[in-house]
Amino acid sequence: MDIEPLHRRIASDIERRIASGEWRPGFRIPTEAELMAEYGCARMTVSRAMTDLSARGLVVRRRRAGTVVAHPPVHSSALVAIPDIQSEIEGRGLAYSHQLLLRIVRPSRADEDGMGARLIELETLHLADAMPFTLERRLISLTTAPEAEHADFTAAPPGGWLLAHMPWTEAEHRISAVGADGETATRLGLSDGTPCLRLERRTWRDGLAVTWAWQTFPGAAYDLVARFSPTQSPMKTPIKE
Amino acid sequence: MDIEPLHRRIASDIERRIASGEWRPGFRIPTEAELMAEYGCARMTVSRAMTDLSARGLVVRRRRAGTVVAHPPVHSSALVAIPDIQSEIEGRGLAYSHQLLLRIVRPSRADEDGMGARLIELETLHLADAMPFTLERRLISLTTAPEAEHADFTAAPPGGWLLAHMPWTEAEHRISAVGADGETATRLGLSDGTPCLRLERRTWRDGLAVTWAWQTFPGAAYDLVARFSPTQSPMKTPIKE
DNA sequence: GGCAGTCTAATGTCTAGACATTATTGCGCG
DNA sequence: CGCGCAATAATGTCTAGACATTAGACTGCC
Repeated sequence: MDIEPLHRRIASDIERRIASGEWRPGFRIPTEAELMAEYGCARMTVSRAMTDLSARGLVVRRRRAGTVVAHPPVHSSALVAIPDIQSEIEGRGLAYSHQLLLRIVRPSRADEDGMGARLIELETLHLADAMPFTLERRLISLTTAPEAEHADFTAAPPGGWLLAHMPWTEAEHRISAVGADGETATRLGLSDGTPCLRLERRTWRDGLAVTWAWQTFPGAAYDLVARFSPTQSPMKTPIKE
Repeated sequence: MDIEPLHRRIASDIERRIASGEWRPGFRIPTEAELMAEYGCARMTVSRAMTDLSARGLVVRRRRAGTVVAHPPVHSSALVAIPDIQSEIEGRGLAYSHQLLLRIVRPSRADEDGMGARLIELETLHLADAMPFTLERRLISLTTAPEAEHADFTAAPPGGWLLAHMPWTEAEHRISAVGADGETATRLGLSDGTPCLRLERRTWRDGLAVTWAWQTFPGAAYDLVARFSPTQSPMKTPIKE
C-alpha cells in the first residue's frame, strides 16, 4: 500500500461528499483556512486539492465568495471514444491485416475544399482474422503532408502512418448510418443497402487540412461503446462480444 | 488584458513547442532546475506548470528519469460528444416537442438484467418542427428511482426528468447502425430497412441500474459530430446543416 | 432609500526552502 | 563479466510565509 498524498486525500474526501449528495450543487465548501485547520496542514496543500477539483469541474472557486460545488453542466454531453482500428481488432484477440486497394495521386476536386491542390486518394480494406472489418477511403493533402507521396501504405495502414508522421491540431468526427452502396457492399461482402456505421474523420494541422477519411463498418458487426463516470474521461476500452 | 500567471506561461510555452512538433513524443524536456533558471523563478512554479501538463496528458513525468513529451494515446484517440436531444434540436433553430406514446409499469423480464424487479417502460417520439426526429424506448428502474412512477413524462421528456432527478455515477453508450424495423419505421415515417443510427445509453447510480434507453435516428437526417483539438475535450456543440 | 467608496474575506500566485521517493548510473567486489 | 549496492539526479510533497486580486459587505453621505 503506498500512502496517499495529503492533497489527494483532501480532494477525494470532498469528492466523496459531492458524489454522495451530502454536498449538493451550490453548497459552499469550507474555506481553505477552515480545511487547513481541519487537516492541520499548510494552505498550499489545501489549495492544491481545490485547484485539482476545480480543474476537473467539480467545484467552482471565486475569490472572496469562496468555493461551491459546481452545478452539473447543462449540456451534459456524454462522450464516446473512437478507438484506433488496429488496436480495436487486436483488443478482441483477432489478427489484424490490411489491403491497399487503391492509391492514386491527383489534383483535388472542387468539393474537396481545403485539401490543397494535389492529394493522394487511398482505399484500404481492414481485416480481422482475414474477414473484412471496415472499408476506408482516405484523402491526404500533399500540400500539408508532402512526405505521404513516398510513404509505403502497403506496409503500414495510412491511419497509422499519419499518426506517426503528421500530428494534427484539430479534428472533426462525424458518425452516421448509411446503407452500403454497390462497391462498398461488394468489398465488405454485404448485400446492397445493408445498414453500416459510417465514421468520417477530418484533421487539420495549424489550419491546413491533413486528411479526410471515411470508414464504413458493417452495422451488425461493429458498435462504438464507451463506459465512464461523469467526472472522468472515458478511458476503458470498448469491448464487444 | 489580464496578465498571465507565470506557471501558465511556462506551461503554454512548452505546450506550443510540443504542438508545433519542435519537441516530438519521447523528447526529454529540460529539468525543473533548468526551467527554474530559464524563467528565474522558484521550483514550485515550474513544478506546477509541469503538473498541469502532466494532468492533461501532454507529458509524462518520472522521478530521476525526467519529463518527456507523451506519446499520443494509441487507444481512445478520438472522441465524439453525444448531445442532449432537446438542446441539439433547439441548437439548430428548430422547435422541440415530444409525444409520449407508451407508458407501462411492469415487472422486469429476464433479459433486462440488473434493472430491478419493477420498472417503467416508455416510448417517446421527439420532434423537430413537428417532424419525427428520434424514437426513444426507455426503461427506468423503479427500485433505483421510485419517484419516476409518479413523474409526468408528458410534461418533461424522460431524459430531462432523469437528468434533473437522478444523477448517475456510471454510464455506457453504444452506437450502432441498424435498419428500421416495422414499428420504428412507421413512427419515424421511413420505409422498412432504412439505415438508422441507434444510440443505446445505460446509466447506473452507485452500481444500481437507473435507466436503459435506445434512441433511433433516421440515418439521413442525423449525424453525431465533434470538432476538437488533441489537448482539449470536445466542447463545441456539433452543427449540421 | 440609494449610491459610492472603502473595508475585508476569500482565493490566486509565488518564494525559498525541506525532506521523501524513485529509478538510473556507476562502482566495487566476487 | 555480471551482480548487487551505493551514490545521485530527478520529480513529489509539503511548509510557512508573502503579496496580489477580486468581489461581497458595510458604511456614510446625500
